[in-house]
Amino acid sequence: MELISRNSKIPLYYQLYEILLNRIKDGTWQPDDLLPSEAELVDQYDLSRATVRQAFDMLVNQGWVFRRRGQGTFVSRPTIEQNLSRIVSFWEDMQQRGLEPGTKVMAREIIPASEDLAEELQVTPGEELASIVRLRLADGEPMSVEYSYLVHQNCLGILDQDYANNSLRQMLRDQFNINLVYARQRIRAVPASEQLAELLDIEPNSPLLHIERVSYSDQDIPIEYLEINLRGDRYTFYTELRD
Amino acid sequence: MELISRNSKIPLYYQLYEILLNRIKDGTWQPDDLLPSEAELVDQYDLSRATVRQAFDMLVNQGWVFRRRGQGTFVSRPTIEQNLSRIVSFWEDMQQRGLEPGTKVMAREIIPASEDLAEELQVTPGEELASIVRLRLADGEPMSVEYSYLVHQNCLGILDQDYANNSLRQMLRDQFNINLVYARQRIRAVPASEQLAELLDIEPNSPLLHIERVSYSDQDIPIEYLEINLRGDRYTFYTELRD
DNA sequence: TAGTGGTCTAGACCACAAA
DNA sequence: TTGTGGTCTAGACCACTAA
Repeated sequence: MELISRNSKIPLYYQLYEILLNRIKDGTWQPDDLLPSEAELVDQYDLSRATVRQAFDMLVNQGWVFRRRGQGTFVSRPTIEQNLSRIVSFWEDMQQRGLEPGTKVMAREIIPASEDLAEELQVTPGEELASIVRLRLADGEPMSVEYSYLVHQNCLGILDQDYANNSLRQMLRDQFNINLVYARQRIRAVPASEQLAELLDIEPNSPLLHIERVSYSDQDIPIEYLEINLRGDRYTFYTELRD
Repeated sequence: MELISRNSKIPLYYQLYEILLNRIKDGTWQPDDLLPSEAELVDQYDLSRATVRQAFDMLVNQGWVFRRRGQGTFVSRPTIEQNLSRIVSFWEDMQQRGLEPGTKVMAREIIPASEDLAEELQVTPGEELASIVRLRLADGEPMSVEYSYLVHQNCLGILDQDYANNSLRQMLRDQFNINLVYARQRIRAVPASEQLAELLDIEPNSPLLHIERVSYSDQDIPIEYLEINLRGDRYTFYTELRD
C-alpha cells in the first residue's frame, strides 16, 4: 500500500487521488469493482472524510468511478471519450499504443516571444519564454519533433530540469502548482522541411501531421504553446465528436 | 435576491448553484466579472463555507467560473468547446470558415461490404452498402474528396436523393429518422495518390489530411463510414482536449 | 439493522494577491 | 495587513440499499 506524506507540498487529497487512480490504471481494480468505502479509507490513511471525498470527487468528475448511495463507489467501464479526448503526455500516448517512448532534448534556451507566440500565450511580445526542442522516439525510431514554449515567469528555472525523463505536465504540477486541464489544437498536414526530414529520418516533403496546441491551466491561463511534427507514416490521431 | 428554502428537498448547495448560474446566464454577471466571495455568500445565505464551496465546485467543473487564489472567483469567457468538438457537415464547416461550399457527386452505387467496411459498420461482409463519392469545393476550388458508405438497409432509396444540394445528416434525420449524435475519427497525414491529386488539382504526394470517421446514431448503431481526403494546404482541423 | 454515500456545520490554518 | 481561495478536521444527521 502506497503511503501518504503529511510533509509533502502535494495536498493529501491529491496524493490519495493518485494512489487510487494508479490502482485503476494498473488493473488492480477492474471495471465494476467496488472501491474501499469512504470510511475504510478514512481509517486506513487517517484522513478526514471530507478529504477522502475530495479525492473521490476528482475520480468521479473525470469519469473513472461512479457512486451508488447505499452501495459504494465503483470503477467505471472505460468510455471511449476518456481514451480519445483526454490530454495525454507523449509518454502515456506511446505506452497506450504499445510502443516504447524515448526523448532526446535537442535544444533548450530562453528566447523573447515573437508576435505570434505572444498572442498565443497572451503575453506581450519580447516576454521571456523557455523554449525546448525535443526529438521523440517510439521503439527507438524517430516519431516526432516537438517545439515547446512556456512563459518563463510562470516556471522559473524549469530549463534546469531533467526533460528527457520527466513529464512536463508532472513537473509543472509538482514544482509550480500549475495544472494543465484543457488544450486547444490545430491539426494540419504539411510537407516535411529538409531539417525535420533529417531529424525524423524520412524523405523531405513527406507528409507530417502538424499540431499546434495551446494548453491552459485550471485558472484559464495559457501555459504552454506546443508545436508537434509527427511522421505521417507512423502516427494516427484519434478523436471523437458529439452532436 | 432569490432565497434558499431550508425545507425544500433540493439540497442547499444545489439551490445556491442554480441562483448563481441564473445570474451568469441572464448576464447579471459578465465574463471576467468577480463573483461574491465565499465568505460573503456564507453570511448572505447563512450557509457553511463547505456548502458554498460545493455550489462553486459545480460551477467550476462545468466551466462557468474559475477561481484565483487571493483574488476571487470570476465568470469564465464562453469556451470554444461547443464549436470545436461538434459534428459539423461540410456545408456548415465551410460557412463557419467564411468559404462558399460546393459539391460534385462523382459516383454513387450499391456495393457489397468488404471485410474492413463490414467491421467498421458492424455488419456481415457482403451486406449491401450505399456508396457515394463526392468532390468538395470551397470558393470553387477543390477542397477534399469524400468516400461515404451507408448500410443500405438503414436508408433504402437514399441514392436517389439530391446529394449535391442536401446535407446527408439532414436527409437521414428527416427521411429515415436517424440522428447522428456521435462519431469517432482517425486522422493521419498521407501523400496524395495520382488519382486524388488530379481531382484535387495538386501535385501527387502532396500532404493530405486523411480522416476516417464512423458516425453513430442516438441508438449507438454505426450508420456511416466516411473517408475524407483534405488538401493539407487548405484545411486545418480544430479540436480541444480536456484533462 | 448495518453500512453506504449525500448533505451540512463550525471551526482551523495556510498560501497568495493586492493595497 | 486584509481578504481571497486552498486545504483539512471532527463531528452530525439523513436517505438509500442490502441482508
